[in-house]
Amino acid sequence: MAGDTGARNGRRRPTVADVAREAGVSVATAGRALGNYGRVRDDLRERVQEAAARLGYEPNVVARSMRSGGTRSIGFVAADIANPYFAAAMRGVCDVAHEEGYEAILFNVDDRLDVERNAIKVLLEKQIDGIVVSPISVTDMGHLRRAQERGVPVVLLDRTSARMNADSVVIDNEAAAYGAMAHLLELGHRRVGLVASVVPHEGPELVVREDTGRLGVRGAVRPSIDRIRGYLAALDAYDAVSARELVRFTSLDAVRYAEAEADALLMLAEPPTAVFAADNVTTQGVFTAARKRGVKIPTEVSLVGFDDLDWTALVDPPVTVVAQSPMDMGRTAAERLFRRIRGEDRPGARIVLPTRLEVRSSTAPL
Amino acid sequence: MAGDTGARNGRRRPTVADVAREAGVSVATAGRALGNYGRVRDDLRERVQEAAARLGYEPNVVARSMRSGGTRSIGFVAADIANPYFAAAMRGVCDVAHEEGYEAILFNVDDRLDVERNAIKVLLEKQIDGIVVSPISVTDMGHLRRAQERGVPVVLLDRTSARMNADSVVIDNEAAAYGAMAHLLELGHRRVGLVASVVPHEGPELVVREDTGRLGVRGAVRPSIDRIRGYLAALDAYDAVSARELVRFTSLDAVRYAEAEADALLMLAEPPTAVFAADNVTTQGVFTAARKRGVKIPTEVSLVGFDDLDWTALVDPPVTVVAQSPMDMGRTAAERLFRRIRGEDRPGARIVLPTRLEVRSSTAPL
DNA sequence: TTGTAAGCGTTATCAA
DNA sequence: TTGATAACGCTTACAA
Repeated sequence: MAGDTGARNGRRRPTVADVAREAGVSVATAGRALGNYGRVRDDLRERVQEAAARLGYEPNVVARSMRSGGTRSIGFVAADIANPYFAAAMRGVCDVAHEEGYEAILFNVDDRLDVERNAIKVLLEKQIDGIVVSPISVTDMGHLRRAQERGVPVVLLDRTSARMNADSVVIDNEAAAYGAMAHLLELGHRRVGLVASVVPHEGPELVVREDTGRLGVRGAVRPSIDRIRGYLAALDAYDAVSARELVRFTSLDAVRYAEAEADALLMLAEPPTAVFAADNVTTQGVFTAARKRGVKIPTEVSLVGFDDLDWTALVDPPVTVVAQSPMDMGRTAAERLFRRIRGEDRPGARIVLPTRLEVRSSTAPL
Repeated sequence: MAGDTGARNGRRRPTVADVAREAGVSVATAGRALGNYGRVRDDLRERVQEAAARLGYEPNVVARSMRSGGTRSIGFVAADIANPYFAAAMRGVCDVAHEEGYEAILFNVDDRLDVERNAIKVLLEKQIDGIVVSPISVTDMGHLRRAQERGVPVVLLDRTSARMNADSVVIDNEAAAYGAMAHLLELGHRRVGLVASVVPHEGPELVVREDTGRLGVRGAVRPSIDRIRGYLAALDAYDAVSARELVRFTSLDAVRYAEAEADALLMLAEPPTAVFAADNVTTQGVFTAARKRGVKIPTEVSLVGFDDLDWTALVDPPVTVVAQSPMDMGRTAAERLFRRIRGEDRPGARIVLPTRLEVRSSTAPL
């Protein structure tokens, strides 16, 4: 004998018609009184509301959506919400959505483009009112453009794309990386390694510039690539060593790959005196590799990481990092989205949020 | 001159009727062919599908939901998804939902009961098919029971309540705490402090048991209270010091409160030789307080924390912790939910997932 | 201001 | 197997 754990049971939910009958008015009047539209005489409104309370009426939002076209919900699509960056961004998006009386529907796409395409398709079918997405690809965005064409606004988080006329909320990745590098270079380092996570396809392409013999980078406008660009630009500006062996790529999803790359970097015949880790995964990888190898930070190698996660301040030594605020980015993206939902129609803007170099003890003069 | 950034535009989306006309069949047939229900002759089915493709038809899920009553989406309600525990749980819930062809709608309730009530109300209005919730209160659950009465299954995450006939997915908090304490007590510690986060209302009540003079605890069945219970039970079993001054409460939302309590504990005239931090926030608080005060771990004080977050293995010394798997808990909760959604009707069960004591270097013999 | 009736796009019923 | 038609619960012309 099971109790009521939620299996559908008989009692039909009261509808506007039921309330109307109970209050002795027409459905139209009841509807107006309950939905706060049109004009209703005060005493009738009250009678309707009492009847509704008595019956335990609750509006059926689905039916309402069918008429109005809107669902008062937005989608949030990201690589992995268990990642602290996206978790914080999601928090920002949710907060704004709730302030606006909207809900957020969540999609995890695990860096897989086909999953992202499907997520967008499902969101469109669900008649969502707008989408905040941190797209995997910045070149293959047909699915996102289709959403716009259907009248569903899209805001990009942490990525910009020239191929889409949409708002995007980003940080200045190149400048942030340049700033981190400048800090190391000012301290006298001239042999600085880089560890960066890249996605399998659209990975960056390191090139040697013929005229100078120095490194350059080619690739889509993605955070990681812009950070590499900042790294190389700083190297050039300070006339530091620009060598292929000092640049290491890994993938975002596993710290242990990052650790392996970091290890290889630290074990070089002529190892770097400082390392810039271009994201939170590689930061953890470099830190761990150094510890395991007994390479002392900052005496033997200086480290600048990316993202001000809790642990970076807790470890010994506390890590110097480039700090950004994913929660603010999420908030801002959602705010932009709601402007569009309200009908604002102007060219997509690129909104750049500030970063801050949090100097701690993992960096020291050479 | 703005491009198409998502402002609603004219083109009406094709409906089943449009497809039917294009294919030269009735709406009923077109509906059957598109929705995969009823029987349709193969050639007609094909003709309909071609017509649909030609027109770019996509089903209107809202209309479908209105008829069927289901929305193929579930709600996830938690205190704070930016918290790594809930972020991981949410990931588990989302994964299962997507495997089932469902979506997850997210609610942050920030430890506020009124916000939680509203979240449930909104989810019900949205005609959600089920809810996974980590409820703030385990006594005031009328809103959750109402959801069940409406036929919407509810699964509790990380909390159990005797007042509700619902599945719940938890760990054995008392046993986990007891295990952590046993580890310390086996090492010879007899003066062990406790720092635990509690919610303002429904806070635990420490009581002195008249007959033995030792401490007891009264309060709802919540993780924190069960962990306190485990702490006290271990103290009794090993005949260790049971003193009011060694037990510290703080609130979950800020590490700095936890740090202050930990600091007070460490600065006692007769300080504890070991501390058990009953959750991830207090673990961070105790660790930081010890560092700031220059109290050496584990030589001057041993520490066992709760939750195996990344940083606990990264710091020096790595922290011994009780590890649980919030992602598995989220998965399990969602799996249970879908059983209910599919109509399974049996008494609510309490599913207990395992924990593991991860012994690292923050604990040493007295 | 109120009521009647016609949708919204889908699925279910019933006859053919 | 197919087609006409009636729901689902709400909003909104239009008429009273």
